[in-house]
Formats: sequence, C-alpha cells, structure tokens
Amino acid sequence: MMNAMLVCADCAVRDKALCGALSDGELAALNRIGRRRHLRRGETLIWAGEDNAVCANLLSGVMKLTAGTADGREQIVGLVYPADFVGRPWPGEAGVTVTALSDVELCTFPRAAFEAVLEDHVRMERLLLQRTFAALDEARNRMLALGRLSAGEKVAAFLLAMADRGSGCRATGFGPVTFDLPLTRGEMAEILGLTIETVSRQLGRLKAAGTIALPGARGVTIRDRAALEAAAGN
Amino acid sequence: MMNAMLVCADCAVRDKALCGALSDGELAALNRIGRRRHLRRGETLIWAGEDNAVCANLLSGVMKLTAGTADGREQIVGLVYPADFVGRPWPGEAGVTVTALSDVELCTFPRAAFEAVLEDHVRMERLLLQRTFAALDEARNRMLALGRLSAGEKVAAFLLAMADRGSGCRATGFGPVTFDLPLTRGEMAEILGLTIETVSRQLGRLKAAGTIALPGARGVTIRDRAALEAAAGN
DNA sequence: TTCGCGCCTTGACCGCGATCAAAAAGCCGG
DNA sequence: CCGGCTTTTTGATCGCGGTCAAGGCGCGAA
Repeated sequence: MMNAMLVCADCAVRDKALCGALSDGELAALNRIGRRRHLRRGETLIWAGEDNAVCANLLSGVMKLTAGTADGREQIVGLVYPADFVGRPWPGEAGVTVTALSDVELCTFPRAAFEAVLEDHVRMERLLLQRTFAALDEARNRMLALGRLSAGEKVAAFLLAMADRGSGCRATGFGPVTFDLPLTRGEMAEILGLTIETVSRQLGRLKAAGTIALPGARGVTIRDRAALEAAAGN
Repeated sequence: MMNAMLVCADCAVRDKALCGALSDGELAALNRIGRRRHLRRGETLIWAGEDNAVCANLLSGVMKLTAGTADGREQIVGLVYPADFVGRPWPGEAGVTVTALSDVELCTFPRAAFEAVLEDHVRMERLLLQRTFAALDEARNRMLALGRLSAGEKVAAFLLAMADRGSGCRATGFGPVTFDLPLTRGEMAEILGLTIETVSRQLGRLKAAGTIALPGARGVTIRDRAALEAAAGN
C-alpha cells in the first residue's frame, strides 16, 4: 500500500491513463508488476516484427509509431502522448516500431502480467477498447490526409492538430498561439508522407503569407488561425 | 430457441463473427434484438457525422468505409468482409460512412441493445477488442502504402492482398490464380489514393508485362506471382 | 573564438501521377 | 442486333512534389 502511494497514486497520469479504471487499492496489483523506465530521444521500446513482450503507459515525453518498407522507406503511423497506452496484450508480433521522440518516462508491464490484470478488471479492458476505437478513427483520418490532401493542406492541417493537442484545446482562438513541435522537419515529413524539403517549403510559404511565424527551429506561432484553417481546406 | 436455430445457429458466419463467443443458448438473446437487413450495391448503412445508431455483422457481400474532405474528395479507409463487425458501441458520432460495394446481407442490432449484450458477455467484448487491434494494424499498413509506395507498388500490393483475401489464403502459390474484384477501377483508386486513370494504366502495364491477365472488367488472373510480389516491393 | 556536426532552408531541375479529352469496350433493355 | 449508357482504356499535356545539390544557422566542444 505504501508502495502504491509512492508510485501510482502519485502518478502524473493517474486519472487519465487506463489505470483510471482502478481504485487506489487495486492499483497495488498493478504496482507490483509495473516498472518505471526511462528512454532517451531516439531509443526504441518495441521493434516491429518482434513478439509482444511489454505493454506500457507513457508518463512523459512523446513517442512515435513507425512502419517501414523492405527497402527502408519509413512512415510514422501514430504519435503517443502522456497517458497513452502502447503495446498489445496477447501473444503476437508487433506491427509497428515504438521509438522515443524526446526523452520519455514509461510505466512498463510484462505482457502476460498485464493480461492477468485486464482479466480481473473488465472496466479497464473497456477503456482499452474505447481508446483503440479512438486510435482507429485517428488512423483513418490520417489515411484521408495521406491519400487526398495536397502538401500545403497536409502541413496546415498538421499544425492545427499539433496546436490543439499540444496546448489543451484552446477554443478556436484569436490572437497568436505559440508552441513547440516535438518533431524535427524530417519527422513531420515522415508523418505527412512528404519529403523534408517539401515540408520546409510549405512552412516557408505559410510564414511568407504571415499566417505563421517560426521562432527557432522547433517553435511555431499561429498568427492567423482562420487563414491556416483555410489552407488546411476547411 | 426455435427462432435461434433458424436465424443464428444456422448463420453463414456463426463461428467466424463476434457471435462465436456465445453458446447456442446465449444466442437467443442476440437473436431477439438482431434483425436481418439487405442493402443494394451503393446503398449506405451509416453516414459519417451522424450518431451511432446501429451495429452489425456482415453476412454476405462487401462494404466500404469512406472518409471525405469538406470539398468532396473521398478516400476508402477500409473494406468490410463477411463475418466482420461494423459500427460502434457507446454513444458518439460515426467517423466513417459505411456503404455496400455489392448487394449485401447484414445482421443489425440497435446500438443500445448491443451494448447490453456486450455487458453480459465479456468474452465477446474481448473478441471485439482483438478485432479492433487487427483493424488498427491494417489501417496502419495502409498508411504506409498511401504515404510511401509508388503507384505501381500500390496496385501490385493491392492485387496480392485481394488475391489472398478473396480466395482464402492459398499458399504463396504457383500457377495462375483467378478471382473477381468486388471493386470498380474508381473504387480501387479511392483505396490507393490514386486516380482512376493511373490505376488503369498500372494494371495495363502489369498486363503488358505478362504478370497478370484481365479477363472481363472485374476479373484478374495472377500469372506470375513472383513478378507481382517484386512489383509490390518485396 | 573557431571548428564541426546536425538540422533547416533555398535553388534548379525532373519525373510521376493528375488532369483534360476522346475513343473503346461492356452491359442492358429494347 | 441495335442504341444508349456506364466503365475502362488510351493519349497528350501540365504541374506538384521529389530529387540532387549548395549554403546557412545554431549549438556544443576544443
């Protein structure tokens, strides 16, 4: 119990992650099998093709999910934020590689032990199902973007999504909003199905139009949200 | 009970669909709320943006899931085969439109009633979770294809996937395999993020190379599977 | 400070796939 | 068998985004 207090009840994502399904008492079980783990930017937690071995909740930082072709082309197929779940219960091989985009902190569980907890807590399994539905919706939205949007639309839509995600859903706002991208230009390109040069040029175009500003390599300021939405095709 | 025998125990997808989680006896409950429904090619079961109202198992035929931009561009984000589940439990609005690609037969459930069945049958909820994971993997694979494959690779990979899906996983075979596509060229284009003309040209190229034959508008014969796999980039 | 190393930007050019246009092939009800 | 429709194929051209190649900028270490 004391342990649970220290490690779980105190957790930054206690109520947002799947664990929100559990009472403080029940957390003791999870706590016994969970292990905190840190990864540096660029380190990989799960490799596509290897057998599922761990599940985890992300506590801090951002990670990416990537799929790749035989000849080395890569596509980012999802981003993972704090309180999100990664990995899969039940045997099988991982379909995607999970890599840290920044230094990250994780709460990891051996797969089999995590399954046992799921077994005993139907409410947690339900939360996992609901999250998986949400992930599927997001993936399908991204398929629409990859297949049908122009480069300019992709970049504009991506900036809007990052602004809303990164800074907690401020209302369709007025005035400049500034935030930092957790991604390099190359990673933006990997998400959007473009090249690094095209991403850079589209950002340059938005900047030249006064729609955004680019303070430092990672910063973005949205100066005219309406224009950005128009560029995204809404 | 007699009803269940007639409608469920007898069902073409009895053991493959989610209902496989239920005993013959338990099927009675489902049977009471389920309703058979037919749709003609082109008719729509669920519209994106409307509230979830029905869930269903597909009994026969093929359906498509589509997402669209504000200005009318469309992308097929998934295909639905017999025994697959469509719709979502729990309130919310549908993210995709579900439309029949051929005449189809469905077993539909009012959403709330379906939730109640899920509630009582944890094993069924687990099957749904596992299917949703599979759908997510498939969506992510398609994201890789949309973002990183050339037109030729997309078409070749698509034909291989259809061959394996349509005719039950024959071993990486020898000799010609023939099957019918459940899709028009336009629908293939919507799946692959291409135009109708490009799809037609890529098929023409494969035909000219002797890799495939195109008997009739819908038929495809794979004459040289190894060459097709090479064209798909494996 | 200067060097070196990532990462980003910018420019020039090219090719793939979209677009526009028209002919050919199925398909169905007379 | 024909006429009218849809779907597919084929052709000609264009432009977006990829590719190749420099150059700039920021940052940490020597």
